[in-house]
Amino acid sequence: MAARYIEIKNSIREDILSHRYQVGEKIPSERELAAQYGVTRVTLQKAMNVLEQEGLIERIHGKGMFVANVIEDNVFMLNNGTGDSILGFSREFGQQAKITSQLITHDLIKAPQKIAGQLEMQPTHRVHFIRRVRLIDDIPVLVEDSWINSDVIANIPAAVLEQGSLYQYIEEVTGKKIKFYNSVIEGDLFSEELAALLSISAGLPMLKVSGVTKLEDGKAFNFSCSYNRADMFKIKNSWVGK
Amino acid sequence: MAARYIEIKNSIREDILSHRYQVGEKIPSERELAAQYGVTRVTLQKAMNVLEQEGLIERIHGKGMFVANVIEDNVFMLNNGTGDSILGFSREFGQQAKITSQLITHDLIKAPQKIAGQLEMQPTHRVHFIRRVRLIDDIPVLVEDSWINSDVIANIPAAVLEQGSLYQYIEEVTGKKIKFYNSVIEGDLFSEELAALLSISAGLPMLKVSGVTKLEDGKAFNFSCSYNRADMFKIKNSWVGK
DNA sequence: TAGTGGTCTAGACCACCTG
DNA sequence: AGGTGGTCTAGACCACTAG
Repeated sequence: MAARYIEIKNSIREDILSHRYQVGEKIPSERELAAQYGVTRVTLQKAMNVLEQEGLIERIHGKGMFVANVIEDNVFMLNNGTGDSILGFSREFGQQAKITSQLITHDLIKAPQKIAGQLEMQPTHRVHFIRRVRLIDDIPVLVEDSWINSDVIANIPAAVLEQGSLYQYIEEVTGKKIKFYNSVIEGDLFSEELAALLSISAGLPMLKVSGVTKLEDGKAFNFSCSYNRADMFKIKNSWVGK
Repeated sequence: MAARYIEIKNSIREDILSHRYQVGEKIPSERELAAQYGVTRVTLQKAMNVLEQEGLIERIHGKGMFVANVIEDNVFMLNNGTGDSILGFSREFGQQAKITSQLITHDLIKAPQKIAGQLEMQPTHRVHFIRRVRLIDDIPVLVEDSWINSDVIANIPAAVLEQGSLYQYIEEVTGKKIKFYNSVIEGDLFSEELAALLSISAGLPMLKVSGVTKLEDGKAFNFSCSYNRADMFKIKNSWVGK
């Protein structure tokens, strides 16, 4: 049972995405919506805070709340900012396109120094090292390397890595939601090695996204680094001043 | 007079940045801090929500709140996520390095179709087109193009573009804070033209950040696009599942 | 002046974690 | 059992915008 304010947020979100409210249109006031949903203003405001952070609405003091210009484009947006938990690649794009994976590498290795630090574990412990090529509608678009603490997940079936969602599998096995994702975005050029995996030329631009993923109990279980074709991906950001 | 929860957020923020709390250390509970600051838990929680979004703390249900691993590095982080309003380049980095600008172009032009759409204005209206090279400690690190609605700011002194902070100037002239910044991050290669402005080679990787800036009354006044040397900048992101 | 979002109080109950 | 964060209520006052 999700929190009431999340339910309300998703309900209004649907109203916006289905164009029940038009872009730029004023949506009902906090007091009206609170009455409609049978909650207090504070609860409704929590819903609207999230919606604002997701970039779907703008709130203007004294005027009201308005449907924001949602950026639409012919490239994919990494982390639409949406969703109630971190989704991962498969679940994020699975709705809008056919997602597949090629498993390139899957080894149990001793954690490299840097990875052990990120995962807050002893370097003597073992981690899964996984390299996958991800395809959208059969076009290879990115290479993703993952290092996963084997204490959290002892075994990862190949089927999950090739067809399923790794994050979904981890949520199922651990019974915990994935909560934190601190990431860093960098620009770089594709090396020969990575370019070959994507059947493109070396020297083309990439967006590199790396970061640690944690469970809701704070346990860091995954460090991942993805190398994305810059001509296929953008990243959206929505900053709101306080 | 800033809101109480912003004051509290900044106070705790200082405690963390000055290492009064160590990384990974548990900070006092919500109830304790609320008592300390003489506010209710709801107010304190608003402060902590912002701090969490800024990536400075992690909150774990049933356990407590902990100082997060703050990424430190030898490159600059675009939008530290911090600050109570959108700062812009000068005010963001002015503290840690010597920031200067070279003014390349400043023209009053008819708004191009695409810009007019972004700024929600008629294409017949005029905009300032400004191209600047930004330098950190005398090293040119990015090119920034700005299109600014001349209805909002009729005149922009050259001194502001060459030495001052454009955003600060706009806040002073309009008497309004800058509130929204919806941006899109892309990867690309430097063209000959842009590379020449930075005295680097064409074909090197860049991080391109573009977006619309708005005043607190919702007025879109600026569309900007910056071309950042990928070897000098990273972008930090902190996503928290709901 | 009336309506709007923004902030804040003083409680309450729940879900989660640890000993 | 006791402490923690997460949610929610039913009010209140303020600051801003508009006609």
